[in-house]
Amino acid sequence: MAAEMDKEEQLPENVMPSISVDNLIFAMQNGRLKVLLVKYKEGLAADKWGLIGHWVQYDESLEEAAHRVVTSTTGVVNLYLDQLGAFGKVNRYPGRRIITVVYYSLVRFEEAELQQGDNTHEVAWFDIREVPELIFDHKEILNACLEHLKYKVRHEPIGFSLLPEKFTLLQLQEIYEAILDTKLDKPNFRRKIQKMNLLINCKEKQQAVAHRAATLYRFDINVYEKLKEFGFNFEF
Amino acid sequence: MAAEMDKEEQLPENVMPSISVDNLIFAMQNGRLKVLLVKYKEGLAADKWGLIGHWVQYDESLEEAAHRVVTSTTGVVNLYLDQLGAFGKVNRYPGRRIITVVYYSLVRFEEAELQQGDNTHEVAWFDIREVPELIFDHKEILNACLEHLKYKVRHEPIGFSLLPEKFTLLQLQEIYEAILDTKLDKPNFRRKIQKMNLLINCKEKQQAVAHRAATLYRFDINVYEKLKEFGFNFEF
DNA sequence: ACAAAAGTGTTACGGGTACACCCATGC
DNA sequence: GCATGGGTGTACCCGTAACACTTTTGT
Repeated sequence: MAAEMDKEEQLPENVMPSISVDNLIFAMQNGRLKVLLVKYKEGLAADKWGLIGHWVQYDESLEEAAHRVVTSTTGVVNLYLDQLGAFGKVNRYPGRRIITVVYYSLVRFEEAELQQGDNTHEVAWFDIREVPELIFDHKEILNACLEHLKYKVRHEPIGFSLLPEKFTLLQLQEIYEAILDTKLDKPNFRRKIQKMNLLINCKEKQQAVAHRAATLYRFDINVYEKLKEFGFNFEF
Repeated sequence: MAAEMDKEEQLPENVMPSISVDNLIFAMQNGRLKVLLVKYKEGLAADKWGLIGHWVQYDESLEEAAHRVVTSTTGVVNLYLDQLGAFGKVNRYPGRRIITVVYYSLVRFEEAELQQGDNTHEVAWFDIREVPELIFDHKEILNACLEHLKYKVRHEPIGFSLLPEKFTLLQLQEIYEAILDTKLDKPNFRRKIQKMNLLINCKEKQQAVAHRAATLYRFDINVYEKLKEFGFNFEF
């Protein structure tokens, strides 16, 4: 929620008055799924953690608004972005009726350079199992999104958006384990992924790891597009 | 889209100014999936077919608004209702910026008694493969919803919301065929459904049909609730 | 040597698929 | 008798699950 105003609300000139966009930005770090939260400076949400919200300008679509927020907060331009849905309980935002449209995005952790917004004084990644108390209905929104991600990750090859260009099969497996909140069998996982013909062997190995070096892979973007179009089955 | 005004817009007193709720109402008739459309009396959508839209009152949630619209149009109170998402391109509604939140619902055809709204002069069911030209971005919305239904029907037992209390297995199969837009193998379908323990044999037969009378079934609502909670797999 | 992760092989089970086939009813 | 849909049986295939096992690298 864009909740950066005090009670005498000062809306910017060119934004819609009763609609906000909230963003859930996810990334993988050390095998853990993280979500980006901000602490607001002032207003009803002052000094509390929440999702990254903003108002919608009259000259941008909802999706463009969401994209703008993600880019301005993380610097990332190449990302997966999708809508979770609209949240519109009567009293979800205290004192005023605001509908929020929620988007979630998946970014590569290494590419993200966190930037303070005008209305926030902290931005940080949180392990999804260790999020603090959140403002308004943001916890509910986060939970809905985590559920949705489970659903989504089985039907579209979106997990890849969280990985660097070259990655190991274990890294990929960890994403599925984190999102599905389960442990997967390594041999079976490898075979399943390989059979999709989605990965290209880089013919390179990891460097300087304290164990046998793993092969690095990257995606075959063509196959990726086809899978998105014709379906994808990733049930475990 | 609630598009029932002329250019000198006359919004009711207690509604949000730039948000509407649009509804996709589905039902099964004679083995065909139908969607409910209305023809508007006046305004930008005058004399054209579109989804059933309305404004959102300040004292009702988005879902309550959607529910109100469905009930006032069809008289149905017992229904499946879910959000499809928000649509918010800049020029989706001509002349003014309006975000619409779209809900879809599944009703029993026999229970629906269509009622004219204040702003419409026709309400009718259309076969989903034979929809006329629609106003604004409503065709896009319909297509998105049909896609979403395919997705949904495999993971939650929602197909049943389209059936009368007592139904035959063929009726159920026709729903899946219509939504998934495919032909299914009868013997396999029967076994798959039966094994879910979702159906209770009514120990009754169809009456007066020109072939061997089929057994009538109804749902086991308890199992239904459990499947909703713990997952449901209906891949074909 | 040991830990840690990469990677391969094998087997059993169950579900999905594709049919063939018989049954009941009305015209 | 024939068309229409109801309903059962079966055999094959393939994906999944479970788990044992070998390989490579760093400390």
